[in-house]
Amino acid sequence: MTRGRPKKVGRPEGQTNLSDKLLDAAELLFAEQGYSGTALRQVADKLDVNPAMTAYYFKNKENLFREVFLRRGLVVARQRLERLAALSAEGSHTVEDLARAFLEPSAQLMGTRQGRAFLRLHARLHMEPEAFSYALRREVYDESTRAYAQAFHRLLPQATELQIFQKVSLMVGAYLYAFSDTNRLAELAKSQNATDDLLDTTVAFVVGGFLSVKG
Amino acid sequence: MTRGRPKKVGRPEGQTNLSDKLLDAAELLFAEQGYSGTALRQVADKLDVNPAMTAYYFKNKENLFREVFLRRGLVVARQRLERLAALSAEGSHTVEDLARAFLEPSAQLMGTRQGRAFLRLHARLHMEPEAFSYALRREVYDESTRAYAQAFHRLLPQATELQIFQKVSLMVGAYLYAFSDTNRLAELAKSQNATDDLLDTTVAFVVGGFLSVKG
DNA sequence: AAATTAATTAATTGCATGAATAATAAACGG
DNA sequence: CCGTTTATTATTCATGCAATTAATTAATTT
Repeated sequence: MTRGRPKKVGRPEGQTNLSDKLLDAAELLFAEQGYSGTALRQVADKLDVNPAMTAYYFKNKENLFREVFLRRGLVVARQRLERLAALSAEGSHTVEDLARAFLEPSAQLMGTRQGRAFLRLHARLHMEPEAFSYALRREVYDESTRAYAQAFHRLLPQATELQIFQKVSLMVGAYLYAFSDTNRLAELAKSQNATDDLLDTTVAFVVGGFLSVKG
Repeated sequence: MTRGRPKKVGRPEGQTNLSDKLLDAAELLFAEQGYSGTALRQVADKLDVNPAMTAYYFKNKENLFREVFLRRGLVVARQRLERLAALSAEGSHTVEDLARAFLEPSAQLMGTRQGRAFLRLHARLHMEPEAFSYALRREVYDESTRAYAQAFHRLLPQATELQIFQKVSLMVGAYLYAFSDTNRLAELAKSQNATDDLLDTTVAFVVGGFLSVKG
């Protein structure tokens, strides 16, 4: 099974960019199998590299996960804040503008294999109350999510703060599940077209959700 | 640490109902730590019982998980189908009726600790593409979810089948995430009041989502 | 070109885990 | 009351895993 010649020991010639490759491999495996379900050995095997390399670049398993998550999570969080700032600068905006600004940075990730892996990873992380994953989510997303909650509340002043938070939760759950949906739809139809379509449907769903009133 | 007298070997006097207790303990641990993150030893330790008891009652880890999931999952699926049948029998119904019929059986689970654990378990399962969890979800929920998709489509004939499936996905993601939300809101406000309130908000959100149109 | 640093493999350590088996004791059936 | 079944603990075993250290070789610095 993929038995290559015995690897030469010592530093190889040229450069390998192994650090990035390890992040990619770990991203795929964590997304598919979860944190506990993934062995560092599997990550190394995927690149036909010695398991000790994970420790060399990332110290330990927890830190590897952390860096995988931060790599894309910080980008999404920053893009969200930038788009919100842009809307605020423009003057007036709608609930749909807000929803789209929040969702598009994530929706873009559906376009690539690694991006889809990150979406699954993120969706999975949201379900894990383990100490460090909690802290990680908060570190990356808390600021931008709070900013959007405030922005939604400004457009919907009749709602209570609790309701706004509930609706933001519903929005997050909806998009995470739909975007990271590994099954059915997304698997066969992962063209850019299908991505756009799902984004549009999700924006429409979320806008309807925010505008609807109870009772 | 909780060091009791050395346990007596052999069958204990009276009956212990250990099988059910193991399901409860496993439900809590699987919900908190996931499948791979939970050791059978932890389950046994929680009841101060020998680890071999898990094998005695449930053969192996996979089967234990399966039985944990089936125990409540089948109840929810059956309740959904019954409520859908009741609506159909009554004659006409609204999108809100459908949403409520779909969501209430799950919302009830928010009222108890074990129920909340199951909701987390379920949310987590939805993210796991591992072979057996896939099959399990399908086995339990496929029939009822398809029935609701058809029912929604009958009320919204202008939508495509793909859009209906996308919206059902969004609904499922939204409620799973919001109901199993271990953080913030739900933790402090888990009174029956808060449960009803979240259910109402969720129904309203979902109704708005289904009725809204793109573009 | 010598010394130092960087990047890799090899080998080992210690611990946790799932599973299996044997031993023991109560309950149950005739 | 005697044999069988049921429910439990004790013990063991092989595996897998994360982490550490030593050895090795290329690259970089001086």
